[in-house]
Amino acid sequence: MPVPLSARSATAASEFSDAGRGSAEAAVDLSAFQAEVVGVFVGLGQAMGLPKSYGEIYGLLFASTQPLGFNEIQSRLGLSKGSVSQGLRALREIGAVVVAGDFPGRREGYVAATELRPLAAALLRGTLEPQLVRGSAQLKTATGLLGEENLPLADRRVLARRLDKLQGWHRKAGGLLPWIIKFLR
Amino acid sequence: MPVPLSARSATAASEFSDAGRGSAEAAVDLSAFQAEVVGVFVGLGQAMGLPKSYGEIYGLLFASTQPLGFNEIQSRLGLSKGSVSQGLRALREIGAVVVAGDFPGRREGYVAATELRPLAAALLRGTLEPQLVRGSAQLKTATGLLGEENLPLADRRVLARRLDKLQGWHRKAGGLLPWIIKFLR
DNA sequence: CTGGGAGTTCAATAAAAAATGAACAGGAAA
DNA sequence: TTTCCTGTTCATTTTTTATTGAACTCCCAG
Repeated sequence: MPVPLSARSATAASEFSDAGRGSAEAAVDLSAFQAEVVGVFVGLGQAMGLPKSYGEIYGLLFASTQPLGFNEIQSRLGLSKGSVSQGLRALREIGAVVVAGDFPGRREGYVAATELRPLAAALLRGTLEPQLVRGSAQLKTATGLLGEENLPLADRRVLARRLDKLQGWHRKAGGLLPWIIKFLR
Repeated sequence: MPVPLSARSATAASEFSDAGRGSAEAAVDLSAFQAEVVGVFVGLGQAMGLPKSYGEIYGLLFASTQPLGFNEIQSRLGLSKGSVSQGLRALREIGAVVVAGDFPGRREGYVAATELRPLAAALLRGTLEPQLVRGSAQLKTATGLLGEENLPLADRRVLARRLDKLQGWHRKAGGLLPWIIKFLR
């Protein structure tokens, strides 16, 4: 079967429950609204192969009007420091999250970039594009190898045509990307 | 580092160079040409979240002019019967592989469907579309929940606008799919 | 029928990916 | 400088996903 996906039901949320645990247990300090939005982004993220925690972090920020600090993110989502740190870094790298204002101490506040277009662009660039590039190179190699193969002419012809078609597809898909990105305004 | 996602190195799976990994006695029954084509499809498949074995099977068939039997597929790729069986089934379900002619006994021959368009369509339908549908439903729920949330008016406004934008994005992406599929001729 | 091989199923296992948390930088305030 | 606190790194653990293989089903040949 194709890509599986966990069906998340939005669990309700109690406002302030276990804020002080040594290590959080999947705790949810989220409002029902926030939980639902987080669910949306977890799903979207998984569809693009991103870890669940990334989707959670982005979703929480997306559902917040104020900048959130590292701690707040961690405790509300019940994630480990490591996950939050890595998640924030990755999200900042693709421009999905942005630093917005300093808190006292060495702390910073984070905000979701809600402009979807550059975000989609970055994701596609990071996932599809590399594969297209790699694939094109491999196809060129394969075309070369086909020449060295000792095959009946008819077979060679058939295979050469298949490779051509695939190459065309790659080219087209490559050309399509910028267009798609532009379309998602 | 960057966005994770499956980015297998898939470097030229040269013929005999894989004396490494203890696991699979992987596929050494392939010509250099076949190995390279298999690599292309393993990569493409992984980019869409398909198991490696699916890509291998499809790739092998794509690189063959004759129908291949179950056994041939299994032994050339060095996969288990189970993997081949499941892989073939999934590939047939999305129309990527087709039964082509019977061999003696209970055996059948398999061929790759080389028409890329319906194939891409099936894959997108199976992966992105369900997520878009689910996401839309969740967004509707979220919009409802936002109403019940006790928030300053300004905040509620901001969030409502964000949800709207996201919903628009979903709609647009949904509308885009058929178009993309049509474009990949 | 019935014997045997082709392919399927699915619980068990292995492999891959993500999350965790303890050790570690490094800055700010004192 | 020293202390304290925030966030990072990365080896380890947990979770998820893919693969295997043995038990099974089914069908054709004999």
